Amino acid sequence: MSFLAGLNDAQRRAVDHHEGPLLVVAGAGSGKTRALTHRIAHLIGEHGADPAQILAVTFTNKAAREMKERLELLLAQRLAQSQYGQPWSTLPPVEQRQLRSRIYREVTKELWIGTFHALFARMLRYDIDKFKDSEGLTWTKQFSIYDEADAQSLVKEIVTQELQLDPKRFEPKKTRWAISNAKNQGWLPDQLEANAEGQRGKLTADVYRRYRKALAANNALDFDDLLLLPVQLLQQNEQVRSYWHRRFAHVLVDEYQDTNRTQYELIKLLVTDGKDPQVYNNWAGRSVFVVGDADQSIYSFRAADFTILMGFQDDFGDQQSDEATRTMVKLEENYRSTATILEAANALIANNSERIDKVLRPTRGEGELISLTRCDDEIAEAEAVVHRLRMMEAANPELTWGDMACLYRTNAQSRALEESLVRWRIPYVVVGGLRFYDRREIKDVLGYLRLLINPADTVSLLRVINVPKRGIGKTTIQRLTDAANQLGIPLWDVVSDPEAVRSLGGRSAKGLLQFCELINGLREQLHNTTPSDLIQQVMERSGYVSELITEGTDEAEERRRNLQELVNAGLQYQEENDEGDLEGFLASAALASDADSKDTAADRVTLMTLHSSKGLEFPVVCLVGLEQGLFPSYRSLDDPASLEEERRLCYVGITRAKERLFLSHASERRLWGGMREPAVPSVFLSELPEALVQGEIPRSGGAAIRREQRLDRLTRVDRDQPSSAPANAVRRRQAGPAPGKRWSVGDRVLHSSFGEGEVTHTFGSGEKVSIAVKFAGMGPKILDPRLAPIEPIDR
DNA sequence: TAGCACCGGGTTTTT
DNA sequence: CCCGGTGCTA
Repeated sequence: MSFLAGLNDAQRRAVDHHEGPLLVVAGAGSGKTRALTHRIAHLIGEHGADPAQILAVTFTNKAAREMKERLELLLAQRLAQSQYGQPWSTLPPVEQRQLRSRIYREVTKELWIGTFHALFARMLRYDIDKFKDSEGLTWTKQFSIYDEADAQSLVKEIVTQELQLDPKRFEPKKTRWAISNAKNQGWLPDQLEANAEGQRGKLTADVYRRYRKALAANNALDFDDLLLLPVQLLQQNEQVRSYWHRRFAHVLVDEYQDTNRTQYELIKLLVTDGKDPQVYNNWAGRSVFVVGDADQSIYSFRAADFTILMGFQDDFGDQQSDEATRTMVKLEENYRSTATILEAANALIANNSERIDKVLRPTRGEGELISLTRCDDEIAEAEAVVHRLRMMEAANPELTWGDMACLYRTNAQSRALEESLVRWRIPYVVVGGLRFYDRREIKDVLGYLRLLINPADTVSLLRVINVPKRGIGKTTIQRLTDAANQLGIPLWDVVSDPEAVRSLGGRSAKGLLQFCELINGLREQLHNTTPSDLIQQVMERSGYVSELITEGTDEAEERRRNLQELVNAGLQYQEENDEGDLEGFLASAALASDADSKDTAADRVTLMTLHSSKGLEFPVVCLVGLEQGLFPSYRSLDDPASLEEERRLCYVGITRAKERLFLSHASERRLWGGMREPAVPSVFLSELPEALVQGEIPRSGGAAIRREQRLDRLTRVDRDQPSSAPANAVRRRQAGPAPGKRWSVGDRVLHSSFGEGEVTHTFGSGEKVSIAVKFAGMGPKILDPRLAPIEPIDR
């Protein structure tokens, strides 16, 4: 059995690629996950690659888990063939299990598969003590990972306590965001200060400096640090870098369009050992393999930058034309959706100027028309959607609730849908919103665990010191904190000193001593028991569970169930990770998303945001709330670049659907509780070809004109009578430069809506050249010079 | 120190 | 509407 069997040409080229760099441009539903898993199997099975030398980056933990599972099955199937000479499916379950566990021990356990954050958190647990900070800050292997809420409370404390600023004027949330942005650019406080404007910018840099110090004092890292520290470490320490470079001979990155600069730096450092990719040539037994689709880049708010994907050929490529290149493969055949759905998606995305031409070619039949419904308000919309789902479920015996999904722009939109689903007793699951690990009781127990491992973690200490109640109040805590600050030691060192407690604790001394005893007692267990057992012990010995039992309310009961679920999560972690320790469990908890913990196999309708739907597919998809200001979001309406991102998001939503797609919008929407707001239909609706849609497409003036201009770019496929194909379509005006114009970096252009800009990159060659242009006040734009309304400016 | 009542503000999207 | 934060009282 070959891992190349059953693949199309392009997929085979991708999977078979052995050494050197390869960019796989993979449209939605083109089998990229398949290409990735088969490639890993092929590397191990055919090229004899050592599993421990493979690093595979996925976008979610769930994707990582699924990839491991698929890989395990793939390799076990092959082993079945070579060991027993018979197909997998004919083996008795006992032997199937044996083979799988052997594959686990020898292969999947050794692989490093996960998100950037999870993988590099893991790397830091090996090497963080070798990190030399420019400001002398230090961390140890026992570091805590702070989530957004922890990070924000730290910032808030700095703003209000240390700097005594008014949190209304100097919002912690915005400040935290600014710091995160700086980190994602790879900036330290000095660089932020240098780039800052005005008093406010200087102050932000000051908060950033103090925030880093506070993190180090807590021996904690935030999400951004999990990427930034490894970059700095690999840059500064040749030995460490060379170790990881040799270790990971094969690097694979999925969803490459959503990597940011820091992540890109990491990839480069690992792959080329810090050398310039353009001159690096030591590819014997090594490869870098990235997969992505610029049209599905939807995380720029998190500093993702799809020009990185577009620049891959420049950095790593062989500098050949698209036709001749051996460092790029395009997967354009779509195996997921009906031709109708794909055509709609192609038509929509053609309205973006920032892209490189790529078409999804259907392999399936035409399918049903897309349905479009206008409703009075969000309640009527929910009812209409649920009605549709019920009709479909009743009429199609092969269709189950689990085949259906409702996608929306914002989490808040789930409520109306949930109410309707409850009314009709339809099982559903909401993905996103409040994470399991963000629940209060879960964070409390995890707080204990973090404190056990990392005594310097004052944020966690403060979280649990009086939970459940031990009579340790605000004044006591303030006194202890002051003492710790004066001595420059962690709060725990004060709390755990009986002398200090007796002199400072006052009436709380008893509670404090009790608390210390509890923590010290638990800490003794730390190294001779499992994570799940420790969770159980914390729950019981802290009195947390008994307090919940005493409370006796429904809510307390719910919390107790959640805690039981946490024990199960611990058990599951131990099962999946042979040598899994508490540090590893806490890291996985900190980095888990809600989607990771949701069981999608159950027969329930799935409700989630468009962002969470990336990478998934459903036979039936309902896309709701297609209204100006909601989708596209109001923050994108006056910014062309963000509007294009919203359009990509819509493209992602549409391409999730395999068979049927329902679109809806409401003419009125209630914001929160109170007043109704009239709503205008989304511009995206007017960009869909009429012939594909059942129901009236609302046309707004400007958008309709743009659509006319774009129609000639649509590729129509497999349709006998493309009624909307414009025989007399307006040809694009020849505003562009002469077709033969050769662009080079530094050229200046005038764009009809973005104004004047400068060419910063060129991509591709020959006829298929694209350029990146930096316009004032926005990120770089990728333009097709043959199509974009630009003119060269002579200098 | 803890519990309760009241107020005000917030909606993109997430590792 | 729902959360968290604040301030008052026992």
